[in-house]
Amino acid sequence: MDSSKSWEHKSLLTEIIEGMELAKQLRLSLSAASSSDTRQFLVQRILSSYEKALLILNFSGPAQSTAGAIASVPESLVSAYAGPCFDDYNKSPKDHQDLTDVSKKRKIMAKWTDHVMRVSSENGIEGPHEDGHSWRKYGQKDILGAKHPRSYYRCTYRNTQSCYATKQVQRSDEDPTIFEITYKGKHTCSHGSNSVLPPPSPEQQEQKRNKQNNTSHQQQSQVNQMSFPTNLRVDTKFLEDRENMASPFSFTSTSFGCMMPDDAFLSSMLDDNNTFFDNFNHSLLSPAAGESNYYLMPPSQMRNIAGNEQLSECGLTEIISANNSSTNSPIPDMDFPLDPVEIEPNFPFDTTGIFS
DNA sequence: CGCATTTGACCCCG
DNA sequence: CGGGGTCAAATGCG
Repeated sequence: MDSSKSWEHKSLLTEIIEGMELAKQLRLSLSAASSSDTRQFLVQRILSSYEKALLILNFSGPAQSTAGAIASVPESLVSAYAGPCFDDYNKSPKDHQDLTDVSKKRKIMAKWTDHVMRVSSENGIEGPHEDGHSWRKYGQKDILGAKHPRSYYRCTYRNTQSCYATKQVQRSDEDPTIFEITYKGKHTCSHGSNSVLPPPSPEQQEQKRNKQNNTSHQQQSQVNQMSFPTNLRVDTKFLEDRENMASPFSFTSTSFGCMMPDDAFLSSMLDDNNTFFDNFNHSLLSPAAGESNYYLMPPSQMRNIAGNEQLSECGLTEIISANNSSTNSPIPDMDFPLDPVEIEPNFPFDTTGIFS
């Protein structure tokens, strides 16, 4: 399918651009007296970016060399993760009796791809994160060592459309304004970006509950989305399964969103294990993400990018609020409280060129 | 009344 | 055995 080829191209472009931007940042960081951690982090991200570009290049070709290249990437920072993907579903339930009381058993959910992003909200106002999908909370857990409980969400249309996307939301320990959102799986439902904005995301509501006074001061700034906030605090982590990376990229755009569950499944797997979509998940950066300050890329625009219908479908646009207020330093100290392990950034940064 | 959230119990895995 | 993820009854809300 040539559309997928087009994706590869765009993704490649994105990765390269990203690498460039990161390199610039590193340069900045070098001239400023920033911590070596920061630099290392940047280096890591640059490496990751190119690594992904390599992956993309090899996507339709032999994947071995790519794997080798990745293996050669020094740090453990690179996520060399091969998730328990397909076989989690295929593996025969070792005890059939489980099938009978499946209800109680924990579903053997494949841990497709994790896509972790940390979303910070200014002063803890509102949840800045709206990904264009509606989520339904199905659980909450106190996590050992974490101050705040973790919330579990799944796609509202899980049953109706076999959309197995889930996400976890957890408030950061040190900085309660930061939310760590872990996505698992991709949406196969068709309720994403076609429509307007969905109802407020659950975590947003949660935040509202927690602090429901300051909803007033959110300046509707007309987002200069493309300006790169140096102190943006968004980390993304991709856990890619290289095997799946090498697998054929075969779903059709037309069947997307209305395919049979199995197909949806497969396609979501494939989808999850490459970064194509994520590359188009453009992070729109809102300096002051107020409650209603969500900026979605119009589907049409998304389609332009991808040259494919599917994009609009999956074009969940991730809106990230810059953490301008909480990290006031002009120098990107980066402030990555995250353990740098396994962080695979995906910063679409300035992709203006692609859009225009 | 239907849908979403809450919350304690349940289950799996390390 | 404990932690993390999920289920599902109870509850809340529009």
